Amino acid sequence: MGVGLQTEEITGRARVLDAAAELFVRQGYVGTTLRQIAAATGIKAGSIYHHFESKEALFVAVLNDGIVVMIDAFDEAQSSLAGTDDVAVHVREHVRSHLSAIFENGPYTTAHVTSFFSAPAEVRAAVVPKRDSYEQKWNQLFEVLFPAANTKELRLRRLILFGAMNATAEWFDPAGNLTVDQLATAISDQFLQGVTQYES
Amino acid sequence: MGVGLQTEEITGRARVLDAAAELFVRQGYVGTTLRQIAAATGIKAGSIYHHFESKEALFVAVLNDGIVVMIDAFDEAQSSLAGTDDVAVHVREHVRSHLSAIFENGPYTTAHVTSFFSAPAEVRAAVVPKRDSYEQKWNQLFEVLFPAANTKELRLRRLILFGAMNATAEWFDPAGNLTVDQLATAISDQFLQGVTQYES
DNA sequence: GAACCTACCTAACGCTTGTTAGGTTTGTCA
DNA sequence: TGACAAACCTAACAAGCGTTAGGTAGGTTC
Repeated sequence: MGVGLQTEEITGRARVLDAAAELFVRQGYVGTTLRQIAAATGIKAGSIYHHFESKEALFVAVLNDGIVVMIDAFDEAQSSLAGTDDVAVHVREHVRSHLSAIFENGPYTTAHVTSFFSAPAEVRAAVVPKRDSYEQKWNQLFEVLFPAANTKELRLRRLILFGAMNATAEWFDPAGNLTVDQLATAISDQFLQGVTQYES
Repeated sequence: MGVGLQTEEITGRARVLDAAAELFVRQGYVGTTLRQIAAATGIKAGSIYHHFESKEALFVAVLNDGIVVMIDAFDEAQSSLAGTDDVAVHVREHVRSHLSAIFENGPYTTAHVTSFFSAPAEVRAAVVPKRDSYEQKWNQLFEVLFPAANTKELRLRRLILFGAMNATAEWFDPAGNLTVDQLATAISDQFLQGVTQYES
């Protein structure tokens, strides 16, 4: 019927990838078995090898998709900010974009945040380049926003901010009282002005 | 020869615990095998069961020791601050104490920070009470230091700070250029005043 | 010196793991 | 109609897992 690849079908490969991402998030790399992934997809374990050459390759694919989502979100946020000079607006919008990628774009990004350091060394090595390029985008952003600070200082501030943002994957519930937008505002405010606003 | 338990011997049990903590940090709970722990201790896998009734119980023991270290460090910091009112000094000293526990008190605390969420549900449940009591200490501290803010707001600020502090376990190298003290100062400053000090 | 405990070892158990070889079904294309 | 490939299944493999039963060596206690 269809012309083929124009309207993208949910292929078997993509369904394996989806199931794998979700299980990797919940159970980590070693804690997730190919038989679990197969069962969640609706196929048998051996059939996974028709789409991926190994469990490691499957995990690399999940992690890479995760970073692609974040890089796209970053670029989109940057485009939407073309007309603004306000440092606070820039920071808040990029924090919101990072958190949205974690909480609203499926488990791919979350897998990256929670399971990266538990992965085998070869897996980490395969993902590091793309991961670095995302971090470089933030470094360059900070150098534009805070020209008075030196590079080392800004790298440290970025790592502190990343720690705060990525840790939210472990305690924040997007279905709870706080929305992702409010969380982004809180983290952004905290990052820019600190907590001394509350001193008596 | 000795009178027995007065000078604490490095018993077999403690050596198993040490090896286990280090391996859990590097490889996570599922990624670490009892045979690896046994080999690192210098005994055989089956012998571990003379000291611990299961792999889960061993992990619980490691995590519990980790929190005890942090609670002790917190109390010690609080005692040493008895004469001071300065909010910034209080924050910096407690941040330093938390980071010291991570980087200078062996792998027990680090295991807690990096491997807690990858543990089986039963393990987490067994450790949660002590973990909560540590977090409560911070909540109470914040309510004293920032009486103008409400409880919810302070909880959020604490979670942001915890995220930033605990994430350092994944990138900070205590043998590198920055000392733990300098890192503590940077995170404490960031927490209190934010980054706007660098605006042009 | 007999009884007993602690700290280990040996050797295996049942089970699960990632992976593979070979077969079957289904749909496309010439 | 026949060739072909994509997408799956079956059934097994070697290796490794947590765990256990039973044994041994050395020290302490009565």
